[in-house]
Amino acid sequence: MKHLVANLVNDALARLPELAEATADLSVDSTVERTRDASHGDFASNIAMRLAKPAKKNPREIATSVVDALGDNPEISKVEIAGPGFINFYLSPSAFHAELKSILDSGTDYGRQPKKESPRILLEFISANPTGPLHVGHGRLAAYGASLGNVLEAAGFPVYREYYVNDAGRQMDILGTSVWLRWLESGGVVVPFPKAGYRGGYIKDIAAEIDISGIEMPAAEAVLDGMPLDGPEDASDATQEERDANKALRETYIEALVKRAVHLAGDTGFDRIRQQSLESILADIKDDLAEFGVTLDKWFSEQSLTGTGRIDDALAVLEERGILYKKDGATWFPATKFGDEKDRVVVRENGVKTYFASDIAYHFDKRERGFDHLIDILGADHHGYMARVKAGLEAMGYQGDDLEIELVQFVTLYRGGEKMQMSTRSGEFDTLRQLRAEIGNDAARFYYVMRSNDQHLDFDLDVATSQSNDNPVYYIQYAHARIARVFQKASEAGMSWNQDNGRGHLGQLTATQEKSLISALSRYPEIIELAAKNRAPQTLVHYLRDLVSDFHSSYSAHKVLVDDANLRDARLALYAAVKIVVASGLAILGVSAPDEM
RNA sequence: GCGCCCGUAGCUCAACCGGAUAGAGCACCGGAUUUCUAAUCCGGAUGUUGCAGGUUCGAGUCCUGCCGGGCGCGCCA
Repeated sequence: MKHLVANLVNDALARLPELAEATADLSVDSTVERTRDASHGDFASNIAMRLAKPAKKNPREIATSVVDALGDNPEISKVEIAGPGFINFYLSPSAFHAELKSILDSGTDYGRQPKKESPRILLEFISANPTGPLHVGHGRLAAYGASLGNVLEAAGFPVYREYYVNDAGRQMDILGTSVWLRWLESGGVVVPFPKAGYRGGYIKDIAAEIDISGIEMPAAEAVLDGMPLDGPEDASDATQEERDANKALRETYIEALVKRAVHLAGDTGFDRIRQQSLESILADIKDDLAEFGVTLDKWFSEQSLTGTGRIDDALAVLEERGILYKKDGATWFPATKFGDEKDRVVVRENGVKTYFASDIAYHFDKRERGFDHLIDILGADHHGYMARVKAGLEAMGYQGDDLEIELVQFVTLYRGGEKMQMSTRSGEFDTLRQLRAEIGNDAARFYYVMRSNDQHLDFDLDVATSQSNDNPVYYIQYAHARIARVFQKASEAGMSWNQDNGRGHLGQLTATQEKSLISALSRYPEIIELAAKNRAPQTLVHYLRDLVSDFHSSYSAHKVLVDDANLRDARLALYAAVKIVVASGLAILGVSAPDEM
């Protein structure tokens, strides 16, 4: 409906050549907005104020000429000039009724924009390292990414969802070693477990389930012979130097253990342990996400980049262009030339390529696959990567702006008023799976995206569980269930909805609550557009709450199943439309719309 | 120290490229059910939008400085 008004303003401007120059670089659409206050009409345009300076005219004068040029339109019942120069539009009831019919005609396609061919969007999200189950922080990335993907799709963009599986490199060796050690332990071979290893209980489960046949169980002495000591935990009052030193010791110990594991289990044996561990964890992650209603189009394996030499190819391209340079035995990428703070190593002195090298190759690969716009959803701690990955894209011949990074702030879990610690390696984290079991998928999906992604999220489990009836997600779902019930009741009472009759009597929906509700419904397409533009699914959350609040008010004030069939069918038409929009909005958020509660 | 994000009612948060009187929920108080689900509705209070300047017809929103919180600043991933 907003576009309807914007188009009228546009047409009016076309009839005013004296304003043409001033209007040149102004999007008329952006001047039209819903009013906050009903006394300002349904829509307002601030175009007269915006044009005042470039046209060198008084805003109210401009407003007057625009209004005169509008002419008569059946959709508009009244136009007023108010305040410093706002043009207020009052839409006719028939305009709202047409919108209502459009909802009934389109069903859950209502509000969806026509499909666009471009830009093709590649949405990468979660991409949690496959070294353990997803924790509650990943849950936020998953919920935000999934909802954002749905919102973008609803806004017409082609969206491809991808999870980057970091299944190559050192951490996989540490994972394999951790599992190997737990397997030894189960065979009575006890070795001090490395502090830098993965210590979660799931490691033992994996050790118990994987196929270990043909791999020899060594004696403890064989494992420990010549091993350095593990570094101690940091004391709470440790200085930075002590922390660095401890960490170096822990790293040395785990490195040595990895080498020993490879040696004792054999190259192929260790490889089998590592791959099985990876597969086990990945299967768990996939299952977890599927249950959470999060689907991906592709699980992009880092091994597929290293295995096919695509990282080398990318580096070769940079080499050819003379971009890379050598220093201290390492190969550097001059990120500072592309706006980053410092230059970055791509190949270490020991010949091992860095994570950044695969990042360059991966993002290059995304563009090469034909995606025009890349969106990465990352945890807030990754903000340091923005500049360098954009730099990498530019060096590979694309635009830094092809990549958009949406940062998601941290989640803090509270239980019993206590902040909970979350760390994968220490094994004390709370998993997404546990959270879902406690509060349910719907509440979890909803809570995760209720707040702006750039706000910290405090997740209070006590509130989410013990007071779950006050949960806004139920408030919205309840509206859907109530409507479903009304339709059921109608048919039970022999008052089945006659849709055609309802459509013919929408003029009887004259109550204040009903008019507000119709107006709220008509906002839905604008909300989709806005949420997509701002990458802000929470816009939809707030909208649904408002919409449903109008519904509950109307429902309480006016009985639906009245004897007057015309009024009854009209009200049923209104509620059918509400049901459609609520179901559609909840589907975008990944929340179910139950018919019964 | 440098960089990024955040700061709005007692609490948790909204506020559409800057727009009219900054809005919701929770909590608190009072009321509503012989009537389609009371997981509901109706009524009631709350603001120096962290502070100080600046730009503008107009600033929670943009700019500068400061204060407070989070995160990052590796030849880790």
